[in-house]
Amino acid sequence: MKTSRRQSLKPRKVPQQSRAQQTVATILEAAALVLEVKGSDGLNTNLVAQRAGVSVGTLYQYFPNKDALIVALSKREVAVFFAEAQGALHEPTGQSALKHLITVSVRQQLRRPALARVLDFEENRPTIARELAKSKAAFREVIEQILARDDIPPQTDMQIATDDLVAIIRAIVDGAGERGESDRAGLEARVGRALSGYLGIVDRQPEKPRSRK
Amino acid sequence: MKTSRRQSLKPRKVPQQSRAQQTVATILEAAALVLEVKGSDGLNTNLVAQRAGVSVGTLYQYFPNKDALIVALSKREVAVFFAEAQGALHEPTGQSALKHLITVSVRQQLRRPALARVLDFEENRPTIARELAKSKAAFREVIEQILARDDIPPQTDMQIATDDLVAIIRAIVDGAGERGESDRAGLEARVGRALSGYLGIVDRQPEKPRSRK
Amino acid sequence: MKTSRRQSLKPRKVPQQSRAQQTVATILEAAALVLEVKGSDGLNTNLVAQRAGVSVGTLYQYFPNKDALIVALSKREVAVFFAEAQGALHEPTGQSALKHLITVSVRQQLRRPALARVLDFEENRPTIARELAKSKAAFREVIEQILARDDIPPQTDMQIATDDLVAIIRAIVDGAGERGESDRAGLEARVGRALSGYLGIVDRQPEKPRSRK
Amino acid sequence: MKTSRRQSLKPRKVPQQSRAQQTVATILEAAALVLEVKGSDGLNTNLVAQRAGVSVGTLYQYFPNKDALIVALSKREVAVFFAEAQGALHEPTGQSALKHLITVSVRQQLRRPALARVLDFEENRPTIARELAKSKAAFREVIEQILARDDIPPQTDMQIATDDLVAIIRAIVDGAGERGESDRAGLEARVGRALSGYLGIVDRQPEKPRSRK
DNA sequence: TATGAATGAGACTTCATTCAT
DNA sequence: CATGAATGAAGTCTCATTCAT
Repeated sequence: MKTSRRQSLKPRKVPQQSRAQQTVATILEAAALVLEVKGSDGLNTNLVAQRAGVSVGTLYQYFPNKDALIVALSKREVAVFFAEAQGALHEPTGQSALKHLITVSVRQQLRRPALARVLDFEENRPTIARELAKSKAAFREVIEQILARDDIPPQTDMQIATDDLVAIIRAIVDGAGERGESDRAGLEARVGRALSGYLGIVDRQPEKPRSRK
Repeated sequence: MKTSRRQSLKPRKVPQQSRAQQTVATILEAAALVLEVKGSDGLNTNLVAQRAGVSVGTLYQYFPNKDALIVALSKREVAVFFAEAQGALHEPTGQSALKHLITVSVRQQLRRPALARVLDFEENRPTIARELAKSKAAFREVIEQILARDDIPPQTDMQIATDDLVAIIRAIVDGAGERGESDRAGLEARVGRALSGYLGIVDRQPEKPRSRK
Repeated sequence: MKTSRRQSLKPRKVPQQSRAQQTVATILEAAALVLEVKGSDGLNTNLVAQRAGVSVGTLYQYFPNKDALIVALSKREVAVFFAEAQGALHEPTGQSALKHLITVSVRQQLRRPALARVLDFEENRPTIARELAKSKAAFREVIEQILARDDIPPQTDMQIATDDLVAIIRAIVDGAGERGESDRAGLEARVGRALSGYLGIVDRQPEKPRSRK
Repeated sequence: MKTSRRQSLKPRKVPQQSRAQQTVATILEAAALVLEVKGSDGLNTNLVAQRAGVSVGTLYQYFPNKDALIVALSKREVAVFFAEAQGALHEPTGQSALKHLITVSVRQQLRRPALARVLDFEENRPTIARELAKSKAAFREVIEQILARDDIPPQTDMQIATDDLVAIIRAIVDGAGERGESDRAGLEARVGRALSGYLGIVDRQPEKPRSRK
């Protein structure tokens, strides 16, 4: 079977002993590694198990199927990301919040660029997307709040603007990852320009205070 | 065998009789259809052959392996795109050329959004990417020429700017395709803003002549 | 996966070349053999393929899954049975028709007793039963016609009587098969007595009306 | 390993503390439940343990392997049955004893029809059959004693007659169970007719000698 | 003894590719 | 050249059973 039967993609059992928790973490990390090294196509449960140093059976004890592995991995990443991104809400202005968001995004995406790229792709597969909807929604919530600030021009369609924002960030940063760039500052600047342009933010450092309407 | 052995991904023989050309086209279109409907995972040589109304054997007569199918498909799309994009070079200014490029990109991507998205992904797989390098280079050439125009601020790294441009366009338009958007004008505008911002192009139509330094 | 996803259990493709038809027959016979020797639990697609001297792939070319194999096998048996059983309809009386039916049943069941027993069981599994419903209905039709004859006492519930008849025949003959009996005549007599009793048929050959104490 | 290595199928230890006995009973009942709901294929030691609210380890503490579970279950059922069936021996005549036996059988089989059917099947698997031989023998003993009574026509082969009797009863009652019948009296009558016919018992209560048309 | 984590053989199924006709 | 039958490696997943705690 190519793809798993429609099943809960949620973890199959909650590990109760600490040994098990460790196992789950190990498996997840092994999956991440495999994805990084071999890409989506190279991901296979036997390999993951082997890399994790456990048997396939063990893997399936915690993940009902292959997709559940990806879902769990994505959630793991999103969780970290989300936590960091929330910091943006404490920024004084929309623009600084945006900057914060960019910084965080870039950092996140460059931490493990290959993994990030692969997950970006996997997350678009319907099966996975469905499962991640909630996590993603929370994340978008943050962005919407940023876009609602006074110093950000109002957007015609909030939903779309949010999507576009995320897409642009990813596009540029994924590309950088692929190229092996590591100049975080330059990267942030580029993303910043694109987003500012998109949102209609002019003059990040207004030389002359009265230029604003 | 799951994945093809490294082999030439070029069409196995250049069909010279028109019947053969027709066959190739049919197969390619069948592949496109399958990709659109079932995504990357659903692509399968037997299925493509069936949908094309030929036998697998025939398919392999023209394509040495599955990847060659994707490569050919990508080239087909890139070729169309490239032809249209070249029109940009005749535009008087860099900005109008950019606009042209955007229009063309959006049109191209929205013609068959699902296919475009899938191909975008496939094209990133190393095996495929290698094969497409040349076609892509030609395309990038066009963009670089646009960016070199006077009315476009000079970019630190041409190569990167080009990549980013393409990435941004794709990101936004793919998203639109996924959402099922069809407002081409609005979409072009959004892309335009992002690119302008990225490139540092200011104020395309300055409402008030004196607000600017 | 233990049991196959709900899928058509019908043959996957109709073999078009005679080579393929031969293959299908070979596979089916191999399956029969395996069932006879190893029972339901021992049936496994790899083994069947191996015994048939083909690859698993070939098996799956014609049978979408394991159950389809059983269904096909059952249909094969039922078809033969049905053809023979229909002869009963030409019998002059209900009782002779019944006798015919018994003869045929016994012969059928004793031809390959082990196979018959295993199939009897498999046919009760819902997945299989559903698929066989039609074939079975035709068969029951025959029995109902027999039971409707004048010389057979009317039954309260035709449907139930039919089921019971079939069940009794099977029960006795399967047991005989298990024991390795081969005395067809004796077996038929036993079945005949049970059925006559069940149906309320008295005195098959009343020699002398007062001969009974 | 799919199937258990040949091992003693007897309960691993005879539980002597009542807590242990309780555990065994719980496990057994869980197994019965699973069999009823999911059939033979659905039986699985992990599931049984879970349903029983104990760990697999515990299950294996009392049952050396999966088959032992089935054997124990069968024995449990047979024991009850046997006890009730023995009542038949106190009946004055063979025919009334037979009637008793039928009543008991029907009741037994209809108590948990699904379970009864599944067990009937399982009991035929060689591994299980071997283990149950003794229990079954005792049961058959009872039947043979009934058949030996004066008012039952002598049977050619006692052994076979016994088997056939049991088989007929089961066949009819299992069918009834499958259909969801609950008319115990009607069912008993049907079984009675079949058995009488089989055994050659005539005219149970000849009401009026000339009642036949 | 109980627990439940871990094991791994083995079953099912798919699909890229080859090859006889 | 076309056909479509055949191949079989490889991947997914299950479950009986063992074993460390």
